[in-house]
Amino acid sequence: MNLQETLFNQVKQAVLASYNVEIETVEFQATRKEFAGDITVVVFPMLKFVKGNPVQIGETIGAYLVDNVEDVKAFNVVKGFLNIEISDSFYLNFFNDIKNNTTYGFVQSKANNKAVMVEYSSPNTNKPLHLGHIRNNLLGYSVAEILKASGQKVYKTQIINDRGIHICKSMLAWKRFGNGETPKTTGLKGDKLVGNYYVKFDQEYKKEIEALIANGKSEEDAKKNAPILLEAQEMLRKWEAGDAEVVALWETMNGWVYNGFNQTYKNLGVDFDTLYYESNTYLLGKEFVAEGLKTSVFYKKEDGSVWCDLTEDGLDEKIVQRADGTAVYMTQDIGTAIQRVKDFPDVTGMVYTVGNEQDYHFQVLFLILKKLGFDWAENLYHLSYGMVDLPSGKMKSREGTVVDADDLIVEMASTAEEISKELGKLEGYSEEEKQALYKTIGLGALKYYILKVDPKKRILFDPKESIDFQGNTGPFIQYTYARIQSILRKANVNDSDVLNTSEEFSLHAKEKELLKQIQQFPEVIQNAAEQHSPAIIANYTYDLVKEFNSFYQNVSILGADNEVEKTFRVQLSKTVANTIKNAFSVLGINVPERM
RNA sequence: GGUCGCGUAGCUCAGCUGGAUAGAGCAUCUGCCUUCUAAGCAGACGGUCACAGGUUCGAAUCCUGUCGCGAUCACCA
Repeated sequence: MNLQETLFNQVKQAVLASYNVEIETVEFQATRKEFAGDITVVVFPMLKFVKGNPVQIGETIGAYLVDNVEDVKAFNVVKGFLNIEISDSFYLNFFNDIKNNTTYGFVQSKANNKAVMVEYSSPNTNKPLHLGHIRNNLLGYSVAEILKASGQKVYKTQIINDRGIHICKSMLAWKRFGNGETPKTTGLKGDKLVGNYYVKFDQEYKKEIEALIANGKSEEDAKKNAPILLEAQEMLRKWEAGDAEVVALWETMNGWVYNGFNQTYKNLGVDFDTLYYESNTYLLGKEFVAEGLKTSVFYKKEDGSVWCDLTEDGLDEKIVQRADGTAVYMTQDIGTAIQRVKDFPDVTGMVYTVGNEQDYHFQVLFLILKKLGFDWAENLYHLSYGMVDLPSGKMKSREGTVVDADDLIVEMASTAEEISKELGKLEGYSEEEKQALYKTIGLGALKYYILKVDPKKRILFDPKESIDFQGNTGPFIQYTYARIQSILRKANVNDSDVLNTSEEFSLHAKEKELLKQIQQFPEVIQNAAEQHSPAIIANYTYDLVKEFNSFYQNVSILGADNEVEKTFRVQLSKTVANTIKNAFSVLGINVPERM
């Protein structure tokens, strides 16, 4: 039984004994720094059940706790707040329990447990990944890792939007202007090469529109009938008809893009357990549209298009299949969801990491899946996040106003390199080790910068103002970890060294604060999992690290007064380092031995 | 216009399932490297928690309305 549970029961007892009233809940909070005590009981809510002066009630309960709970050492009452002081031995016992547990804070997932599938990334295959994708990737990856750490079985996946008019645009531009260029002949990353032709298409398209307007066509007409667009549409029709040449080109160019994406994913440190392609799942969606028609979940309009009426649920009518029988976005997503549960029968829920511009889409999708009668439809969650905007507004690939993912990763590493060189603490490191470290720090800065913000808030990214490496940042936390490693290298203390928790041993205030902070970690993981929020982990880690640095700067670790104290402080530092490492691992951030 | 989200220090953000005097970082200013890594520590400055009502012992937090910003309301994805 943990401290809070013990206290809860005892406070209940105290109220029962003193006032003959049974209370259901007790409100606890951490004691504010300016008061003596470790945990605080708020008396006010009890006033509904216990008549009297809150200070007096606090005094009564406090006295009872001191008499009846071994770990309660003292108390004081300020207004209606009963501040309770907990004995050092309680914290030392806790510390001894967890100090050698390298997976502290994580819950082992049970075999045959229910699984959750987390979808993220899900790019179109006509252009490279940009900063918006980075946020998506980092969030999705981290939430997947957090769910794992909280004890759930997780499959990471994405849905690759590998078909459609946008890919045909790149293909057509390449055919016309590419002169047979390949990633090999140009040395370009495949996704970059294909992305260039997407831009090229748009340039040509605009030229043709201008020419048509100059010839007296209306703008609307010109946009619809530009020859290059018509040709792209023709290409899409050929693709859907299985035209060998078009399909071959489609496969080749998508292949280039996948190679490029994989490189970016590797650099970013994200991975997937299984992949889905829209070209494979939209047909299943159509099957279930037919199914839904039979069961009257959907209905057909005169022109043959299929709809779902959601007006009773406060939404609109939604099309699920076009009049010509082709699939729309919704059809595909229905098919993909169903396919996933077919492939992984232990999946009982899914998380979709998709921007908040699609809030409505997912509201509708989840509702439709419920209406189709899937029990897992109850456990679908749209991990909706805010857009990453530039000072100039939205990022637009076609207009070249994007922060390229690969470029940004490289820039972050080179900033880390500059700073590291200035500080010059890496003597003895090989060039290879140094480069790896710069990458770790640069990525740490980038990932932390993005993940520390509440997912649903939008991020304004100013390329001119570089991401910080000081203060509430990834490198600050990595630095603290490296500092601890340095101490551990110097200390002659083994894990097996038993700490003497005799009565004479009394905790320094900073040590106690650290232990309190560490104690919260498992709860923080669970909370972050429930809320699908890496930001909760990031902020927790920052608080822990701040506390440690204060301890580090104010208390000598290796120069402690005696061996017992030194051993304890080294082990405490090690536990802090391990907690940092675990917390950062679910954020997808590595920690360095030196920096 | 309907629906949804956001609005906290000059800037970037915590706090939001109601609790004590609203917290950090950046920036600005002051101290601290002959002692474990100064990417650090200690401190100063900085607030009408968008605004107005309401609920209550108590509201940044919950409810209503107003304003501002964004998204969405496609046989695009």
